Amino acid sequence: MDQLVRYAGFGVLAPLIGYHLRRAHGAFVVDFGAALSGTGMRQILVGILAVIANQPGINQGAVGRILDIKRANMVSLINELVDAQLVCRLVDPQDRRAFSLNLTEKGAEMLQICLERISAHEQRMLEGFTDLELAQLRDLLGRIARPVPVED
Amino acid sequence: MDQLVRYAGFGVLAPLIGYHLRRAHGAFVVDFGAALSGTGMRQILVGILAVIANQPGINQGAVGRILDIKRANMVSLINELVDAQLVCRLVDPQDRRAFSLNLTEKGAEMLQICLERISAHEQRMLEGFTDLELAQLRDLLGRIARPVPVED
DNA sequence: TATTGTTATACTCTATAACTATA
DNA sequence: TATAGTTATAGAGTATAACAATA
Repeated sequence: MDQLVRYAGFGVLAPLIGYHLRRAHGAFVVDFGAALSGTGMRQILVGILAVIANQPGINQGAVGRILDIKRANMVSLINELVDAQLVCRLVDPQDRRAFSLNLTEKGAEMLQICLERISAHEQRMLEGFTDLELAQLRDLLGRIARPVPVED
Repeated sequence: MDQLVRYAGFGVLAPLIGYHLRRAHGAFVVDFGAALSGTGMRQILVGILAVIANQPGINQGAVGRILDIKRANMVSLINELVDAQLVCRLVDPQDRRAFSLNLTEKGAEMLQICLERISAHEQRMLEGFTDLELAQLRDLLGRIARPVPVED
């Protein structure tokens, strides 16, 4: 399907960034799911593993704020990861309300596997893009911010 | 929040286009909802109105294929638009299985109102972007395709 | 036999409000 | 009183399968 055909159906939507964002995002989500099939992981879970890998000992609320996930929704996500033995959750001795999160060895391996699959998925989705175009796209998307950051 | 702070939390995710796409899309969705509040419209409904405006007489299935919406999910969406008297639905005399869809006068007005609000929303979300950057972003996003198009 | 629209259903993601325990 | 985590719940969005009417 070329540009012209893809644009043909929705005239007034074509100039809207939001529309292209929605389509592109949907395309990514579908292929991302396929890329991770069999691992039991999903986009949001990989995000959580990545944040914990980057900040060992971080607590649930902080992970949620970084990834725009509400506290209430973090609970079952972290439960999933703990049940799958990918994350270990310990009461933080400094603040006994909070849990300190760390990757298990299995969790670190799973993150590695997922990142490899995701890398292949990205190459598939962005086949015709030059390195410059990829850098531009990352930069342009990175400059789009939430109007109001997640509070709770 | 500057680039550095926003990148701080998720090290390995930062190079991934899919991650930036997810964040940017989420930000757009939130502000889009706010932009349309009070109209009773949602992103997907505006998309449907826009496609019908662009191809008067089009049927449900064709709208769904253009917007990647499954046939089964089109039913209640079109019902909503018909109930709100924004779309009129007539049996197509050429193919009596199908419905021919057209905007009502009220539907055309609603689309116009929504497009104006969406335009303001886009300007808000993309405040620091130059025209060149917007064109680049549209082009780059437009080149991302669904790996397998929606069949059913 | 294929296609248009329909119904029923289920799963994921996201959102809010009210609760508990600690600080 | 504020914060970390929890529970319950509800609304979107999206997915599949099976069905009726028409081509």
